[in-house]
Formats: sequence, structure tokens, C-alpha cells
Amino acid sequence: MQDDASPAKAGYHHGNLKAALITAADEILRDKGIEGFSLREAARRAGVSVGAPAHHFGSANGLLTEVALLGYGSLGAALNAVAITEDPQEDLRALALAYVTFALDHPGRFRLMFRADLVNREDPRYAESSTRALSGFAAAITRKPTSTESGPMARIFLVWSLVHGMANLVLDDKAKYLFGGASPDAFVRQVLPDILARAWPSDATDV
Amino acid sequence: MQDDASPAKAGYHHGNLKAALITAADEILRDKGIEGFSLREAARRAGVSVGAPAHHFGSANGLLTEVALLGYGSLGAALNAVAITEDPQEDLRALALAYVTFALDHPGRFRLMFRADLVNREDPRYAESSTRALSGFAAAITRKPTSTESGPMARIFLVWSLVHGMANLVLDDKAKYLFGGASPDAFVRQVLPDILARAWPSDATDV
DNA sequence: CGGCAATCTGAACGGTGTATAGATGCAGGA
DNA sequence: TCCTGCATCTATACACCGTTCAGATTGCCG
Repeated sequence: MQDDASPAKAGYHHGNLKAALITAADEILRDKGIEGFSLREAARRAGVSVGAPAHHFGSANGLLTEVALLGYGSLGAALNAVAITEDPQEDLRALALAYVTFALDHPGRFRLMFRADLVNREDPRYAESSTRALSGFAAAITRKPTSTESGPMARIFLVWSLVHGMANLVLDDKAKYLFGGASPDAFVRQVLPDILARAWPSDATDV
Repeated sequence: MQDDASPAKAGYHHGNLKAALITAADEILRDKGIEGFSLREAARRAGVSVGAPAHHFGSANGLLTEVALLGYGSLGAALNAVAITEDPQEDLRALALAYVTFALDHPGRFRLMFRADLVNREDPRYAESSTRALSGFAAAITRKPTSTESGPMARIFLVWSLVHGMANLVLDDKAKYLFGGASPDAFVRQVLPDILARAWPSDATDV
């Protein structure tokens, strides 16, 4: 993605503006978060005029949709990088940690991915991209024996809710009200693993 | 709050502008959501010039902080309205349902309450207001026996994460990818109670 | 009843997204 | 090789936004 951003040729025609704008937008998200994003700054970083992005993306929504799709790709990669063990509970703990870590490492991307007002979910790639990102969770949950007769969707929803809630609370710096003034990063590294180990012990049979 | 908004006197001086602006802002959140809010429109709805709010709140941040504090008050009221039974698990299910229902009934307020960039958390009333709102959860969790030796803070964090994650996923219309195209409202009324019953059965001893 | 301080106005500045008319230059056909 | 069509990009304009500030207004207190 980095290389795609370099102009194929300098001059009136950028040569690779679409990719350059996507990269620029992603970098703004990294630098200033989702609230610091502006279409004009993306154009500025790509070295083009304010109206140029409209031709490729129609609107800011169109550009951010592309970034969100990349975001789901990177989340999926982060989750798939978690080694699969023979203990589904262990896998769930590792996936949960990876999920929260991703949110903390890429807060801009993560927040964008869930913003229905900024991302065009009608894009046919959206459902596929977001579903694939969570396929690791789905697999671990289906592999995991359960004592309840809950359907797989209900179980996925519960697990997803838990990790998504943890990610959001930590990202919004709400955990500090419960665990002292520890930084979000320290919390995830030092406290969260313990919490997960007790939430999903390897000998449990819940959900 | 509604009555506080009516001007004590018409004329150059509004008479009760501070309360009127808070009401106007809350109504904008109800009508157009957090992204549709603007300080200028709040001034417009209160029938006052664009610079008037600055005197009372300093900035948009200051006004929204007041609205967020009211929001935590209304969330606390919604949670405290849940009847306390002799079954802590039953209480947790009712609280969870109330939490998600509140988020769905007041999406603008709910989203604002967790926006660190829009709300001044240094305000001394903030910590008190948000802690009190969740006191019902804390009480139910402390009353609930557990088989693990997790600390109360860890247990609160887990429960809060679960309900907060559910609220956010439903609010962001993500549940539909798991449970067909059911509207968020229908999901909360028809599907969620079942899910909660299986997540926190009355005879369980987890978390 | 006079003056002070709180309150509010109105205009200005720099920022935003979007629309549109016109300039530019690449690519492919004659 | 020329040249024409079309995709691409520029520049400008418009309507918003938050914040600031000098000045007008008025309630209130001495």
C-alpha cells in the first residue's frame, strides 16, 4: 500500500491518485484519529487540489469506505496470526487479546470500521470483508464444546460483544475508572490477560 | 429540563439561556444524532446569536459536557428502575437489557457519553456521575456468588464490557450480520432476552 | 437613580465537504 | 504522425462549521 502511493509520474496527472489518497487517509487516521480526518487534508497530503478526490471516490464517504475495507483486512490478518492450539478456550483468549490490541494499535481504523455514517455498507465488498475478519472467532467458537444449546450465532454474538466492549471501553479510556490510572496499553498487557484467563478458563463449559 | 428551557423573559437578555442551550443540544442529539450536532444550531434553536453560547460554556465541549452529565443521570435512572429480585443473575439480565435498551432509545446521548474528545472528563462531576450510573451493575455483581476468585473490579469490567459491546454492536447495526435483517429494536425485544438467559442462567456460577 | 458587570449581538477568520466549469494531457484511431 | 475524445485534475464558489472579539444592551446593586 505504501508503494502504491508513490506517483507513477509527476505532473498534471498524478498517475496513481486513488491509491495515494487511500494511503493518505489511512495515515491521517493514524496521526490524528477519525475526528481529525478531512478530505481536504487527504488531498493536501497527496499533493492534489481539493476537488480531485471527488472523481475517484465521489465523496469522503467513498474514500473512507476503501480505508475501512483495508481496516477489516488488517484486523483479519491480526486475528489470523494467532496460533491455533488444541484448546479452543486458549484460542479465544488469544483472539480476544489480539482484538483489543488491534483496536489500541489502530484506533483510527478501528473506529472508522464501525461508523455506519462514514462507511458505505452497501458496498458488496463490505459484508464479505467484515465477515472474513471475524472468521477466526467463528471457527474457535464452533470448535469449542459447550454445555448450553445456544446456536452458533448467539455464541458468536456473545463473544464478539465481550471483546468489542472491552476494546471500546479501553479505547475510550474507561477502564481506568475501574483499575486505577493505568494507561490503556499497560492495562491490556498486564491486567487483561488475567481477566481473560478467569473469564474463559480452559476447564469451563459455559457459552 | 423541558421547563428550564423556556425563557424567563423575551428580549435582549434571554433570561435562562444556559438551560435552554442544554435542552436544545439534547434535542439535536435526539433528532439528528451526535454527528448532526452543531453549536450554531443549538444557538439557533434557543433563538440566540452564534456567539452567545461561548459566554456560558466556553466552547461546544463545555455544552456537550453538560448534556453528557444529564445522559449519565438518565442512564442511571433507567438502570435503577430495574426491580431488584432475590436472584442476582436475573438482575444482571434485566440490567443488561435496560442498558442496551437505553442505548437504542437514546443513541445520541449514549454515544456522546463515551466521546472523550467531546466531553470534558476533567469536570469533577464526571467521575461521580458516570460511576453512580453503573452502581446498579456493581451492586448486582457484588451480591452475586462466584466460583472464581476474580476481584470485583475485574468482574464489573467483564459484565460492563459484555453489555457495552452488545449495545455498540446493536447500535452500529452489526447484529444484523449474525441474526438476519431484523431491526435493532426487534432484535433487542425478541432475540436478546434469550441470549441473556443462556449467558447468565440462574443456576450458573461463572464470572 | 446612576453606573457597573453580566449578557448578548454581529461580523470576521480560518476551517470543512461538495459542486461545477474549465484546463490539461494521455491513448488510440486515422 | 496527427488529432480528437475522454479521463483526470485545477480553481473557484457556496454553504456550513467553531471560535474570537469589539461593541451594544440591560439587569441589578449600591
